[in-house]
Order: sequence, then C-alpha cells, then structure tokens
Amino acid sequence: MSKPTESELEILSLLWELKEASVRQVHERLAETKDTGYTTTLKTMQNMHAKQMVSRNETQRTHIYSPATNQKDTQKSLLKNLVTTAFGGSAQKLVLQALGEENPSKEELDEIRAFLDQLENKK
Amino acid sequence: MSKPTESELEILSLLWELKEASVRQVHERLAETKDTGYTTTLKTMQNMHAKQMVSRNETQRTHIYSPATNQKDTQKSLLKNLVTTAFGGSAQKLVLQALGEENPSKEELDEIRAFLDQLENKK
DNA sequence: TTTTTAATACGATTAATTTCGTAGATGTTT
DNA sequence: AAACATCTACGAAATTAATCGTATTAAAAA
Repeated sequence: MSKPTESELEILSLLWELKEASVRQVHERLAETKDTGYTTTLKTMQNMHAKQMVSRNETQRTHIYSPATNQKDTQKSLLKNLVTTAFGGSAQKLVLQALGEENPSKEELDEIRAFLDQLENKK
Repeated sequence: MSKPTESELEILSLLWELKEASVRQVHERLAETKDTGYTTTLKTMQNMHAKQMVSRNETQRTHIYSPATNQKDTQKSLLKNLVTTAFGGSAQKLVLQALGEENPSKEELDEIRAFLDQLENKK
C-alpha cells in the first residue's frame, strides 16, 4: 500500500472523519480551504480508487466513497517516516516536541500518564 | 520559508546532525540508504541554497553547507501539518499513537512523565 | 608540467503530482 | 419532450520534484 500524496491525504482524512461521502461532499469540504475545481477532486478520488486506497459504491449514479486503508496503519507509517526523516529516528523527541506545542489540558495529561503506566506494566 | 521536499528533508536532517558538511560528505551518508548519483545530491543542495534553506561557505573550492532553517521550527511545522492532515487536528492522538509504536524504555517513560509534570505546573 | 582526480554550474530529461477541459450519460425541472 | 443541471470518465496540460550528463575549473599526483 503506497504512501498517499499530500492531496490524497487531505481527502483520506475527510473520509476517515465522514466514514463515507460523495465526491461533491468531499469537494465542498475541501473548498473551504482550497481553491481547486470539482473535476480535480473527482480525478484525485478516482486515482485513489485505482490504487485501492478507497472503495466505492457504484450502485447509484453518484458514487459513494469510503476509506479502504486503515487509519491507524496509515498514521503509523506516516509517523515513522517523519520520525526518521525529521527527528533523526527518535520518536521520543517527536513526542516531547508535540507535547510542548499542544498545550494539553489536565485531562489529556492524565490520559497520557495512564497510557504510560499501561506501557510500563507490559514489561 | 517553504516546506522542504522529501529529498531536501533527508539532507537537511543530515545537516542538523553534522552541523556542517560538504556535498561529498552528505552524499556518502545518503548513499548508505539511497542509490542516486553525486550530481543529484549536489543539485538538490544547490536548490536548497537558492531557497535559502541552507547556507554555505564558498571560501574554499569545496563548499561547506550548513542548515539555515531552525530544526525546531521545521519540526514544529511538519508536525503541525501531520496533525492536521492525518490526525484530524488532534495532537493528543498523535502522541498516543507515537508512544504506542515506540516501545520506550523505563528511562524514556520517566523522562516523559517529568515533562508532563512540568507542563502541568505551568498552569 | 602533464595527467588525473575532484569539485561546481547548469541545462535537460524524466518522473510524479496536480489541475482542468470536454464528452457523454443520467437525472430534474419546466 | 426540451432545456438544464449534475454526474462520471478520460485524456492531456501544467506544475513540481528528482535525476543525471556534460562542460569547466581548480587542486593534487605523477
């Protein structure tokens, strides 16, 4: 399963959120931040379908797309890629940097602590 | 400051590590994992220089390059980009996912805990 | 001093990605 | 039914990124 391009990832991300959507729906969301034509979105989604990155229901004239790639796996590989290319291979550094930027709430901090404990117990 | 391409990031990353290096030195490191010609590396580094992504000392025949973009800032913007495109805007999710993958040592876990405490005290 | 080695510059090519126009089909409205 | 709107398909242009070949110059070795 090949790495999604930047444009593909934008769309994939929307599909993860929406679970399923028509080209029109995706396009309208994209249009909020981007200024490209409808057929551009269509073509990109067709490409994604050809690559089996999304599946689609063709029983209606308006096709309905849904993600075919697991969100977790994709996130995992993108993260791994970022860690090796930008963080010298240290996920630790990435985590600290991300935490520093996020300004997390007390609840989020506790959630992370709980997760850390859980990881530690596994050893 | 524009986003580095994939190839540029590989080089930038090496320069962050080495502080400064000639094209030859960078190329030899790249050659460990990649199979492209010397002039490809050279050209990419020249492009980076044109974009002011790196600076170089030209007093010697062999130019010495160093990063001109701050590592932290670049990491920050790449992280932000990944969070919005792949993690639906939630840095929290990214952190948990990264931790889950990393299988961190006890020491690293403690270091993260210390950092969390520090963040909490700031509130 | 001649030859060889190692560097930069730079254009050109190839490859990948993004974008869009147009044709044709199928619904929808009047 | 005619006009209009909304789809998909598909090719092709435009843009961006990556790769390399060749010319030239400078240093090092013979």
